[in-house]
Amino acid sequence: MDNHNNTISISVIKRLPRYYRFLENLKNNGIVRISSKELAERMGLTASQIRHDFNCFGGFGQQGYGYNVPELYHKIGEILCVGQEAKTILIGAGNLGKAVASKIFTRQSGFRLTGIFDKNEAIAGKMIHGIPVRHIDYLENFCIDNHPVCAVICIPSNDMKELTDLLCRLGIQCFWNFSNYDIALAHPEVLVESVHLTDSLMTLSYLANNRNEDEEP
Amino acid sequence: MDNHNNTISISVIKRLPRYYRFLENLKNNGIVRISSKELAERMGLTASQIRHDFNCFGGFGQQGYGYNVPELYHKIGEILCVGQEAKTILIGAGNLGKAVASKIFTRQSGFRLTGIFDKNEAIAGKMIHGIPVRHIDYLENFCIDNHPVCAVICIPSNDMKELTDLLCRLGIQCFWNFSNYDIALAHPEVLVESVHLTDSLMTLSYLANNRNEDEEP
DNA sequence: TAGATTGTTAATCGATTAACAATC
DNA sequence: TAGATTGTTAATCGATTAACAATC
Repeated sequence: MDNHNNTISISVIKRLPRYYRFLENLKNNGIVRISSKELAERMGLTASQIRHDFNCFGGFGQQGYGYNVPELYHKIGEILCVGQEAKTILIGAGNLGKAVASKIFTRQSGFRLTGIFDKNEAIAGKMIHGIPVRHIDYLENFCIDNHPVCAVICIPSNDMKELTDLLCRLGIQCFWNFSNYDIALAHPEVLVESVHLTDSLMTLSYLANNRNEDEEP
Repeated sequence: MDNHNNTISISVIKRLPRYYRFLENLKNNGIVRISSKELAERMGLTASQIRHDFNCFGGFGQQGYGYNVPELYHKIGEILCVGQEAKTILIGAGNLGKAVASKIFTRQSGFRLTGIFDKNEAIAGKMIHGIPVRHIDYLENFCIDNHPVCAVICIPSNDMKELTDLLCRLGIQCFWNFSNYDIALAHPEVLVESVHLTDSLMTLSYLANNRNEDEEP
């Protein structure tokens, strides 16, 4: 019955948030029931993959009927632990930091922003989403007092080695990394999810300049 | 000899920008020569994969020697078309838009930012990296006059359907998409590279909350 | 020349898709 | 019951790794 949970690959996990978004949308449109076939059409996937993916986590559907949208939405939310409020700090309160803060600040993101730090004296004291920006010098004491577990990195790569060494020493266990510094190579013991904006843009550059060749047989 | 260029998969392409960054770093540190073995150690990959990847594009190395760093850096830059200056417009000049603009504005990104648009009247006329923010009402005429080929989307998903229909009609051929609207589903004829920030954060949430199970045999 | 390291093919591994029995 | 659709296994496809001959 419950031989699930033993084959969850990273590729499946990376698809879960997209399922979650699509199901939220269906739910908001009052759709209660959906088959893997119809969901596949809407998402541009195969029905087979959808059933395979969902089945990693348990029997979410019902033969002859399909899937109950609100229930499936809820279940995937649970799998993603969106209800968690992991204590999170943000390093770097520039444009990127502010943009990213609003994503973390959303309810049901799985994280709760508790501190914001920047090395720029001029913005220390300003408020972002009701949280004061502190000077980076206060980072160590803040962590000792508040025990955040996740750090969001929105600064350039230059000073990253010292900063990550410090953060790991202070008990940070996972990183949402927007810098190009390779945290995972230096600290294999922590969890790192990186968003490499320039890499994404360069991939687009390659693809944009090689569209014709790609279409040949 | 040149039976290359026939097996370039998307997974290889997605690794190229990271190679490019690592090689730039090596070059800046005055390193002229590197073997696949040493590069593999530095990047956390296998030597086999590195040779396989580079070989998709041609014989970049030399048996018994390895790879010439500045040369390989240059070659990968060419493959990624970093020297191109594809005319690009930015839609949405909030924090995210401003952060992203600075990435596009970098020399050698493959793109050149020529116009910025926002629906907020208050910020129309302000300058970002020397480019004036225009009200979104001027988008259509701007495109007719200037023929941008790429659009960067930094607005919420709400009004995306009309906007992307318009942009595609005006000749936009590729999108760097930060919204959750699924451009590729609606317009399969254009190229879309999406950065889904909330998806990335949710993936981190899953992984952060399932670290112990993952380590079991 | 001997040693090193690539280029390239073959073997392995993993992910996706197809098929169909189970069952609602 | 008959029809629909899942859960699940097997087949296929693609990507990574291993191996080694080619060659600098």
